[in-house]
Amino acid sequence: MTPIFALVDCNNFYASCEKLFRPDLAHTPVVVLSNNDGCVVARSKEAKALGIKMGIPIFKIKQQIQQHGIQVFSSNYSLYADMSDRVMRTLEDMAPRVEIYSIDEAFLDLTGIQSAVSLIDFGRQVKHTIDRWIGITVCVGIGPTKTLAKLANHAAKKYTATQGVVDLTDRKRQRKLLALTPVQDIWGVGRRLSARLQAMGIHTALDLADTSAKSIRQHFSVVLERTQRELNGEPCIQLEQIPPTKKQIICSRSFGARVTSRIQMGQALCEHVTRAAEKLRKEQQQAKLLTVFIRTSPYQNNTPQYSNALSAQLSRPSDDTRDLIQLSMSLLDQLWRDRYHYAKAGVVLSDFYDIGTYQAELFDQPSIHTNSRQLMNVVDTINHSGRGQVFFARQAVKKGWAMKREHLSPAYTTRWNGLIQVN
DNA sequence: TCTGGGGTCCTAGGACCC
DNA sequence: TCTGGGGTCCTAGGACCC
Repeated sequence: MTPIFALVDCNNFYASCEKLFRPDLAHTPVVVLSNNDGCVVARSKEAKALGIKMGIPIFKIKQQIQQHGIQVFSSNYSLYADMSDRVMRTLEDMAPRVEIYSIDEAFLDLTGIQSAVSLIDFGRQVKHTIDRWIGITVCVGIGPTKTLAKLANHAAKKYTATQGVVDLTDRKRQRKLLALTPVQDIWGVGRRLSARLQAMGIHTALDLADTSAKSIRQHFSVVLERTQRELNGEPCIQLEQIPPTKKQIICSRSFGARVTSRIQMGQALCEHVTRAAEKLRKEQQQAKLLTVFIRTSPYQNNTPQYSNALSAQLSRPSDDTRDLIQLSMSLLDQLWRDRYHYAKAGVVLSDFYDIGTYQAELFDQPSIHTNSRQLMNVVDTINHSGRGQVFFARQAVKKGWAMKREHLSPAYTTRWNGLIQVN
C-alpha cells in the first residue's frame, strides 16, 4: 500500500494562543517575543500584514508598535505547551499513528484510510474539530512523502482558496505546485543550500525534483538527495511515533542585564545546570560529559569580546545535580576572565548512558553520594508539585541577571490564579 | 540601551592502528 | 634514508529544523 502522510500545522501558534484568551484582541496585530523579550518569534496575521518580519529585534520596530497599536507578549511557554498538548491529544484520537514533530506541528500516517473517507474530507474534519474543541486554527497538507506533505501544508497556508486543506497525492498536482515553489521554500533547503542550488540553475522545487539524484549526491550530501527523492514521491523519511532518546541536553540563556561578576556567573550557571539535570532525569539518562560556555554579546562591536567553552568528563555517568554543579563550577574557574560584560552562558550535557548500564573501570571511585537517587527524586517531586521549590545553595535567590519578561500573559490554563474571569 | 533557545544529522580531516 | 594503503574512531564545523 502506498503510504500517505499528513502534516497538521497550527497557524501563528504562539500568537493564536495569546489571542485565544483575549477576545478583545481578535482583530488586533499581535507579536510574541523570544526569551528575554529579544526578537519577534510569532506574529498574528494582522502583524504579518503590517510587514513585521520574523526574527526582528523588538527595539527595531518600536515605532511601528506605537503607530499601529501592536500588542506585544513575552513568550509564555507553559501556556503554549498546554495548548499544544490539547491539539496533539485530539490528533491522536483522530488518526491511528501520530508523530509530534514540534510544539505546533504533527505528522499523521493516513495510509489506508482512503477506503473509508476521502483524504480531503478527513483533512477538513481534523481542521474543524481542532477549531471547535480548542479554538486553534490549523492547516492540513497531505502527500505520499513527508516532504510533499510539508509542501502541501505550505500551499494550504498560502492559498486561501484551499480553505486550509491540500491533498497532494496526485502526481499532476504535485508537479504543478512544485513549479510554483521557489527552491528555498522546500523543507530541508535553507539559505546556504538555496544559494548554491540557484547558482547551478535550480530555482524551483520542480527544477530540484527533475535533477538526477546521483548528481545531487555528488554536489551535496545524502540529506538533499533524500529531499530530491521525496519530492518525486519516493518516501525516504519514516514516521517516528516514539521520540528517540536525546543525545544532548542544552540549557542556556542570555542575561536580562550583563553579568560582570564571577559570583553572579556562577549562580546563573547553577540555574542552567539544575534545569539540565532535571531534564536528564526525566529522560532517565545519565551523562558523562559536561560542557560549559560563556560569552559576551557578538553584537557589541565597541566592547572587548570573549567567548569560550570547556568540556570535562565526570568520573562516571551521573544525573545528580550536585555532581554536575561541582564539575561545572571547576570549568567556570578555568573559563572565567575578569572585566568582560557577559551576555550569555550555558551548559551542555552529552555522552548519555541508560541508568545502571555503565561499566565502571577498575580504578574508578565509587560515587560519594549514596542517597543520590532518593534525594533527586524528592527534589523533583517537590519542584513539580506546584507547592514550593527546593533549590541548591549555589543558586541565587535574588537574580539581577534574570530573563526579561515584561509583557507576560497570565498562565490561563495551568494556574488557578491565571484563570480567566467572566463578569 | 535593547538581537532566543534547543535540537539533529552529515562530512571532512586528523589521529591512530595494522 | 627511503616508503603504502586501508580501516576506525573522534571532533569540529556546517547545514538544517522549529
